[in-house]
Amino acid sequence: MSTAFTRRAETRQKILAAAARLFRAHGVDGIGVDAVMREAGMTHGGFYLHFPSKEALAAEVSRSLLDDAARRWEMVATTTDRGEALNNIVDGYLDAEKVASGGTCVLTCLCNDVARRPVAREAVDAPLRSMIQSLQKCLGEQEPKASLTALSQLVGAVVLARMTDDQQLADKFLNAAREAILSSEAPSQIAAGVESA
Amino acid sequence: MSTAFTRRAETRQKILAAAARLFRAHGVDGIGVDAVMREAGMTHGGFYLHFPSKEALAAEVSRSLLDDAARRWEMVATTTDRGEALNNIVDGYLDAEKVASGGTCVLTCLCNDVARRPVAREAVDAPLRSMIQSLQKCLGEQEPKASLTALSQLVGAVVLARMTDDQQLADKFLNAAREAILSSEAPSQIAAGVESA
DNA sequence: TGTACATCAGTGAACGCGCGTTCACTGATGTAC
DNA sequence: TGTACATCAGTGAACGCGCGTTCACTGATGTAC
Repeated sequence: MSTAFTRRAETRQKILAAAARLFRAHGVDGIGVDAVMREAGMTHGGFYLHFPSKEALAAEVSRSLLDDAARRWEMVATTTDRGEALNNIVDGYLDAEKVASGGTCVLTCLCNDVARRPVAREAVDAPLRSMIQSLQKCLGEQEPKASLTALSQLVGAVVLARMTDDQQLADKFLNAAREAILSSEAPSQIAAGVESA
Repeated sequence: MSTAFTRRAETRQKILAAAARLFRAHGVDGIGVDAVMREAGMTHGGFYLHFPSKEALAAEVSRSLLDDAARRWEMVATTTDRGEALNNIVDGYLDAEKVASGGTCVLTCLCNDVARRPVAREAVDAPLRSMIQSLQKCLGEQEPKASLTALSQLVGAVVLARMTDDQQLADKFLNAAREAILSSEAPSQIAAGVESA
């Protein structure tokens, strides 16, 4: 049974989930409050009981989606061994099916919406930093910038794969990024080997 | 003096330029046809003399902006020597001021708008392929996927730099990408050296 | 060169529609006695 | 346990406004004679 409090919280979650689905597919400006509420199974009037404005919803959706990703990465990075963790994260990110269905990371499918909204940018800051840290953990002893280039590589490949009409080219972006990141430890080891030789 | 034909064409260009400015800053769905026409110095009614719909305008803006970039890259790649050309392209793409002012590449500042619009995706196809080819030319003898990872690195770094509130972190994304791409020939040469040793 | 007419780029009012937000109300749930 | 009242999540009509698109019109430019 639901107390009033949990029922209210559950509704909020339903709105967040509905907005996440629709915003990701159509962009924040491509979807109205009434469409979000209909998707959540309610009428639009009740929206303002849960969020002060549509902008606030956009920020909350961004934060909440990226928080989920950050938590997953952190879990993976701390529980499995390094190489396997990196594999898991990279394969999860560059999943061709996810790209085709539009269910990609906030950093790729809402990046413009977030970049243009100061409130959303701020909301996304903490999980973004957490993701960088988790990546760095998986990459091991490399310089701190290794996580930044790896994340750029992931984001760029998905963004480009989403933009191209050609399924083969899209796959090439994803595969190339995958190999580049997963082999990124190898060159540095070779270089170290050369140095120590 | 302008003949009727060139005046018409000039107006079309003015509309395209105005739309480019506003779409890049606010997204296609964040700007109306009347705002575009006002920015171009006209009233909104005349818009349909030049474009059949707002969607067509969005596609044309995407194509035209990316065509400009593609032409610049091709020129650079064919006129200057390899290393310098790569430097030029990478520095131009990762310009921190451009990122701060919002005047970045279509692939980063309109990526979601393009990805969601089949017509715009198609319009962007040719210049995108041209850019990949120019990049590959600059990268020299490396495997064909080198241009794909380099482009992903460029796009991802700018997308992430635009999304973060922290100017320092933004710069780190840009600098890390710059170093990663510009040093990308070195490791392969080292590897080749190791192999032949 | 001058006049009469045709062309057509651009104007601005109007169309139906959906937006974000507000608010008086409903009705189900929770609380007091 | 039963009744009376308070709370509050959700409803749906309404607000002013801006959207994308259409169209009758204006007036400047181009053409014919």
